[in-house]
Formats: sequence, structure tokens, C-alpha cells
Amino acid sequence: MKSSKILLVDDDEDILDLLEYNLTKEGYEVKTALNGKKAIEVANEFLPELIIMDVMMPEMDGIEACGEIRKNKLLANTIIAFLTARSEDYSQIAGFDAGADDYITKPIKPKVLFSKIKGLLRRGTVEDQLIEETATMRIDREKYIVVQRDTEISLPKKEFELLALLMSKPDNVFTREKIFASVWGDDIVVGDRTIDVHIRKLREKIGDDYIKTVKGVGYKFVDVED
Amino acid sequence: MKSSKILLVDDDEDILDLLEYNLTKEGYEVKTALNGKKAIEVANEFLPELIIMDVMMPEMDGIEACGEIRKNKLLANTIIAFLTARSEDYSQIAGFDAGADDYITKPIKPKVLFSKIKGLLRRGTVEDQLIEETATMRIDREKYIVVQRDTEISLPKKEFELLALLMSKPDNVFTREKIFASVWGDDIVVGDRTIDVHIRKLREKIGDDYIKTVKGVGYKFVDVED
DNA sequence: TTTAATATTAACTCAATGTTAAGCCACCAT
DNA sequence: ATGGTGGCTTAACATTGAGTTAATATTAAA
Repeated sequence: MKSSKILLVDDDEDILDLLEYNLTKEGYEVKTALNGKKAIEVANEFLPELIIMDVMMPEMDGIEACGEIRKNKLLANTIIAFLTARSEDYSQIAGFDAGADDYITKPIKPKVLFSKIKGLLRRGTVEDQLIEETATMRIDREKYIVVQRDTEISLPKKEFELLALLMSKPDNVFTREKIFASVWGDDIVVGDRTIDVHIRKLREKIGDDYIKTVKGVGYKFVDVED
Repeated sequence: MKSSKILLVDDDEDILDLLEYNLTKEGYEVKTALNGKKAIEVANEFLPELIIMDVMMPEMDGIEACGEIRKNKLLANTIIAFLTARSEDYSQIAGFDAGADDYITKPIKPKVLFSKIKGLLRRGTVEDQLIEETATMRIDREKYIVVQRDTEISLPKKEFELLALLMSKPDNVFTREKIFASVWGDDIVVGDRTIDVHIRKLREKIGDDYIKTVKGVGYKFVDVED
């Protein structure tokens, strides 16, 4: 398996060294840049799968650089994650607009970082995944259909989005809050039973076993191997 | 695998020598310091994963040194463990506030020390950990499951939180108060026997040996090595 | 030995979720 | 417009099982 390419961008050389050292040790191919301008140069040439970038930097800050990077079509699938101090809420919002895919808060805990990196690289970009697939089920955003053992099932929008979300991380529990935020949006308020009803309809269509309730926590998609 | 770096701090050279000798023999990269001030210097340069430090020292005591060390971003993930005489309760409290991660009581039994060190280095920092892991057990917050020797066990919420808490610091005793505060929350009041019942259910599911009662104190998770 | 702390069991409570059907609204064809 | 269709939400009620309690037994520390 080809090792993934990661570009690290931060104005603090110590942090760069630390991360580079550890990520290289983990088997990733790593390049670094000290500011946004350099980052764009390196990115265009190196074509990394993942860019981890500090928000605050001299010369050109992360948000601006992120915007520039997004202009390069060759980097369309590159995941950009911002390093940010806990609490910098404002920049977080601005960053998402600029096209960031995820956030990693400082101080960085290596284990958390690594598991996050693995997660990001595994699933490609969060939103843009067009096809999710497990052993017995495939969901296709472009065609808007679900295929379950060669049987096509067409789902209405909300049910589709809900299933797509759950399938984006099989076995992972999604809390009701996360489901609301992702499928309905933060602002829209709907009643408590709405999710249940949609879950019900999904289960009716794809079978009860695929969606498991974790009481007090949320729901998760589990593949059924027969 | 890279050998872990450990910094030992104590004003007693004999103890330093003893520990250094044994830990080096175990394959760790070890440096030493005779007081808090020296410790800070060495720590900043050596960037150890783990610092084992005596609480009582001339020049600058362990607690103060701990506070200073925590200020260095590069040492944010460094685990700091205090060496302390049994009973020095006051300093224990002060130390946790200063950012210590664990305690090791004198007199030191090498075997205990080594297993503790392994545990500390394995788990990284305590909080925010999505996955806790010991030799025979893994608990995964995202998937909400416990894996015990390749067997998946799903637990209800309270049991899960309780186990997660205990596993966050293996071998550490958690008092009933701390368990309540962490699993139930400070405000919620439940009867005295509630914890016991949950412990019971956990033991039923994962086996009696993993959770040990320390009468009059609390409970702790211990790994079962067969 | 004594006793407070913990273990155990089973019954009970209630919050979380499941279920159903009805109503509303947007969209489409006539 | 009108009426039909299907998606989404809601409300009312049912069900479940996690969590708690209480009563009793057992244990370990002093």
C-alpha cells in the first residue's frame, strides 16, 4: 500500500519537527512549510492527500492559503485540516468557509492526532464522498440510490442523507445531536421523534439489523454479513 | 520501535542511579536531574515522553517544576509522574492541580514501577482519549464497544462510562466521589448502592478480575494478563 | 468479634425509543 | 385551479430496558 503524503504547515519549526518526526515514523511521507505562501508552492508540487495547517501564520495565514489551495484542481481531493487553539471560534467559522475539512486543536495529543489523521485519510473528504460501501450495501450519492445485494432501493432525501451519514462511518455511533446537525442543519428545529420515524422507515426498507440503537447515545450502522 | 525517553528527577543520587540503571537496562532512554531547576532545563532540551519527579526537592520542588514544565508547548504531551511518600496527602492534591498525571509511592518496587511506566507511556494523556487500551482490553468511545481478546461486548451507557473512567488510569483507584462526579455529574444524586450494582454488571460481562475493590477507598481497573 | 463497607438479587421506575396514523405542504399532471 | 401523490413532521400512545432502589447477605478491616 502506498504511503500517504502529508504536508505540514506551521511557523513554529519545533512543532513542525515534532510532527514530521512522528508522522514519518508512522509511515507517512511528510513535507513541511513555514508559511502559507510556501505551503501553496509545496502543495502544487507535492500533491499531498492531507494538509495540516496552522491558522495563524506570518506572510499568509492559513485561511487565505486554504482558499488559494482550493483553486488548484489537482488538489481538489486534498483534505485540509486546521491547527487551532481551543477557543478560537471566530477563525474556525471563517476557516470552514475557506474550505477546511477538519480541525485539530492545540495542544496536540499525538494519539488523538494520529487517529484523526487515519480517519481523515480513510474516508476522504467528509462531505464529498460519493459512494459509501460495505460488504452488503452500497450507497451512491450521484445516482441517489442504495444497492443492497444487487437490489436497488430508492430512498427519499432525508432517509438517504441519514443512511449516508451512518454509513460514512460504519460501527460508529452517531448521537442524535450530530445527526440533527448533519442531516437537518444546526438551525432547523424539529421534534424529538422525527429521527426515530426516519430510522423506522429505513429499517422497513433495508431491514432491521443494519441500524442499531445505542440507547442514551445514538444510532450506528453495522454491516450484516448474513 | 523507538525507545521512549524518560527523565528522572530526584535529589537522592543513589535512587537516580538505581532507577537509571534499571530503566536503561529495560530499553528506555534515560536522563536525570538533581532538582527542579535542572529538570526544566533538561526537559526542554531532551523532550521526554515521561518525567518521574520527586515531590520534595531542594532548589525548586516538584510541584513548582511541574507547573513550569507545563508551560512549554513542546512538553504538552509529556506525562509527569510524582514520586511521593505514602501519606503525603496534601502534596498529592497540590500536585494534581499543577498538572501531574500520576503518582508513584516510595518505597519503589521495581516491578511495580516498570509496569506503571509501561502503562503511562502506552496511554498518552488521560483526557479526550477516544480509545483506551490495555493488554487484553480495548474500549472505544466512537464505536461504543469494548473488545476483550477479540470479543466485542456492548455495554449500556452508564456501564460504559464507568468502565471507560476506570480504564483511563489502569491500576489507579477511583473514589466513589470521583466516579459519581465523572459518570453521573456533580449535581445528580443517586443512592449509595448504585455504583456497586453497575460494578456488578460490569464484572458479570467482562469477568470479575478486571475490577478490584479497595474497601473504604474505591475501585480500580487492573489488567488481567492470564 | 464487631461493624461498616460492599456484594448481590430482584423488583420497580421512568426516560428513551418505537410505532402508528393523521395532517400538512410542495409538487405534478390534468 | 383542482386533485392526487409522496415526503416530512407531529402527536399520541406503546414498549422497552437501562438505571435505580431496597432488602438482605457477605466481606474485610479494626
